[in-house]
Amino acid sequence: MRYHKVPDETIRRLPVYLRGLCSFPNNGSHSISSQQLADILHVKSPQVRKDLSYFGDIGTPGVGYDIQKLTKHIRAILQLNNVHCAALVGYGNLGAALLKYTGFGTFCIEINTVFEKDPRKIGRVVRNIKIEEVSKISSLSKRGISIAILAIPAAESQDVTDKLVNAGVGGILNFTSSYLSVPANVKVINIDIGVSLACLPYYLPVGA
Amino acid sequence: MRYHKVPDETIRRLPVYLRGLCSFPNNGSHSISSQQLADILHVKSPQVRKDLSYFGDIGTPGVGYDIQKLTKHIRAILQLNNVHCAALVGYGNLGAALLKYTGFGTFCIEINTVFEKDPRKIGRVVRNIKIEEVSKISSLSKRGISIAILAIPAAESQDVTDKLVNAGVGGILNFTSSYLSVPANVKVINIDIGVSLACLPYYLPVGA
DNA sequence: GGATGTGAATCCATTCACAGCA
DNA sequence: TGCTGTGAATGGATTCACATCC
Repeated sequence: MRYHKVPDETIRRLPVYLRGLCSFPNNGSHSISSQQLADILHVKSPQVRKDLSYFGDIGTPGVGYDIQKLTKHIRAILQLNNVHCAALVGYGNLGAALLKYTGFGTFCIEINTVFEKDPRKIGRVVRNIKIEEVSKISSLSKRGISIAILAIPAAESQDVTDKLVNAGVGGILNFTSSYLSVPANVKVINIDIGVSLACLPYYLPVGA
Repeated sequence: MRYHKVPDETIRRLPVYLRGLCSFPNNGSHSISSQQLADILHVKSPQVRKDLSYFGDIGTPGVGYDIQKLTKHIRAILQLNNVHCAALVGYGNLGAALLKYTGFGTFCIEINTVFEKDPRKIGRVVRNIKIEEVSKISSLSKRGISIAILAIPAAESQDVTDKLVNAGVGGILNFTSSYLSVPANVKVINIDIGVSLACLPYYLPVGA
């Protein structure tokens, strides 16, 4: 394998592969082929092979990928081998739903800290987590938390982002509708629910 | 302008442009340049021009784009000129949050129907909407609803999707973690919160 | 035989550079 | 002069086709 920059799209698919591996029926075989994995996930098999090839020779020609080994390998690439704690900022409708969301556990990510601006919510305990005021964000570095989930109104998003970055946060999942300015070493992933929904009517038959 | 297939990415940016236009400070000028719009949204100006050029000559050389006209034009392209009603399927944590979400109004999309499986929730009225049982999905065509938001467990997603498609739904916003099989004339947009979050640790400094 | 890993080819999207118009 | 609209150039990602290895 030569050096190649790993495409962002490849990284985005790795968690999907991980879920595919988990859901692969244990039929006694220890290995899975790129074709089998591709079929489960509705992608193309060369895609799977190329994605995995960026990280060395993981598979065995003529056989496929050892399921256990591949699972461990992908977790290692994504740094999902040890549990990551994440801070949720904003305990509104969406924030509360995210806190209860069960889809993170598969990936060893756990929300264990919540910040809010509204004084009426501060101090409340939900799921064993005490809601703290936003000014406490600065303590994140001490607590070793480097991932944040932003679920607050757009108006305050850059302000809070600056606080997060100052506290050493390196990854932000942004549910806000605004663009966040961050230094190059901080990664932002945007989920813009409004925009996604607004695209759908375009694809409807005219007049629908 | 010659014929060109409009890239999906262009469509995805149009709602973003729309929001940018709304937030553009009214400084007396009736027009906005591709550069100004690009600056607000942190994209490149040739991108804005190319995106808009797919839909004809909307701007005026030497001047820019008439704000009112451009807004109307984008809304027309996206079919956002008349209000779209959408059905929410799944009134769990996420579903409830989405129902209260205020970010759709900007785009003239309104959730006015809710389906649930859990009998304890059926019949409850939230925000003037009576929660109905999933079997009632078949009535969507009669009600002229062609957009659905899927916020249910993955296991049931394909089943419910089939019901939606049969009821004439043409666009689905899928918060489920599974791939949905749909006919070619139905558009699915996926939001996979777990996967998005699972990507972040990869970008953190090693060991963080 | 059967599957991987990968250069080459293709496809798609972004960016550039500039002709043309107000 | 200033800004749009767009062919051409670039860059990135997917797909193909096949050499290679178990």
